[in-house]
Amino acid sequence: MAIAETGTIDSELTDSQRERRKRIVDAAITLAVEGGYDGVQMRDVAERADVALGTLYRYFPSKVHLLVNVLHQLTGDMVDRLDRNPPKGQTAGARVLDLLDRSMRVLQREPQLADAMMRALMFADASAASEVDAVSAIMTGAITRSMHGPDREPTHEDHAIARVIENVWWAYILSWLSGRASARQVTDDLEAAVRLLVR
Amino acid sequence: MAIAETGTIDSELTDSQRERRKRIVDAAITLAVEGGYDGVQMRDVAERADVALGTLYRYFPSKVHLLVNVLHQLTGDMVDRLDRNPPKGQTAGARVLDLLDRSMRVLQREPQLADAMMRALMFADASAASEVDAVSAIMTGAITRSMHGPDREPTHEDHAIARVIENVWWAYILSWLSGRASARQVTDDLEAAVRLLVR
DNA sequence: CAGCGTGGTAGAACGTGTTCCAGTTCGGGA
DNA sequence: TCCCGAACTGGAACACGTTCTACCACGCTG
Repeated sequence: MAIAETGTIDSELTDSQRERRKRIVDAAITLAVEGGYDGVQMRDVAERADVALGTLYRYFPSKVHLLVNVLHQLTGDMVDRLDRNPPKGQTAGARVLDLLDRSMRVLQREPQLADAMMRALMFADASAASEVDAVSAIMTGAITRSMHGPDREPTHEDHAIARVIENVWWAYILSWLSGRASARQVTDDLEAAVRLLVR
Repeated sequence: MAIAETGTIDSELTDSQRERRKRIVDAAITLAVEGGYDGVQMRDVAERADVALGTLYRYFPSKVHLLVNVLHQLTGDMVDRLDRNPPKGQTAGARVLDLLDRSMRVLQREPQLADAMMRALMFADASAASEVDAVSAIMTGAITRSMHGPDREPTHEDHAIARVIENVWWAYILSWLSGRASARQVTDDLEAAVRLLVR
């Protein structure tokens, strides 16, 4: 999957620039895994990526952009894996739940990283709208595809349902990360929501 | 409606302390109306409220706590008004939509204030979980009450539906505030979501 | 009445996101 | 090959949330 990068088209970058950006993203992920949103400090990212602070800001105009980009990338990777190994289940609801459960497990494996990415996503303002939309589109697409077989064309209603599920998904993930719900509660609540939405 | 305050019970405060807290909240609202989340600067809040910075932090342990408290208070006020003048509509779905439309109009009247409160709500971490829960409970309650008449006891399913609607509500509000959707789109999307959820 | 503790004040200090600056390096065109 | 502009570098500077320090004022208690 080709990921559109912040402001610049991938093909317009030299190899060393692609290298630099990868180092930056990797550094951000490493720090996020260890310390969550607060653990990603721009000076540390720059140092780890072996890049000057100013350069870091040339590639990503803010911490939020950087972390939303990380989310974008990892969401894309995850959905790629899911497409190669599609959600299982007899009914549309079961497949959607399988998708959400697997995604939840991915996040649970690195809760601090999830914290960093989600806080950035939620805090993003208009200047990051397009990146946020991109993440949203990936997720909505995956949900839509899981609802029916890959053959049938999704209806307008399918899309509406998928978008509701997607938003509930983010909301519940956030409530888990901010300590208002356990992981168990989240999966249970998601199951209830999907049951209501996917008849 | 009595609002539980951050950490301290209302009745344990002297009059002058109640006064101070009110001045702080009012100052925060004024600044938020003008400049949104970024416009609420703690030094300015303190100055406007005629209170030392340290005192501000004694009353509200962080900017997020302060703004979530504002949201708590204003949400409570709005729901009080709604309870005195309940949502109209023949069906449960119509009443819920009336509730959400009216709430949306309140937010649209002061979009910058909405921005400040919502960013705080979304950015809140575990230390503000109880305040966030309180806001959530007010909203879920209002939605539940609007679904059936005030007489019938809400079922378990009613609550599940109300919680899904509530989360979709916040998500759509956020997408409006961060410029990813127009107010019109939000009301349309909410209508679609409610139609799906309230049969 | 004296003293004491709580809560208040003014303002310095600190940490981290972001911006700016002066100098250096690098890649592509004359 | 030489030169120019764009990109990069190290580091200072700035803004704002948060914390800390030193001191003051008030109401309660011995």
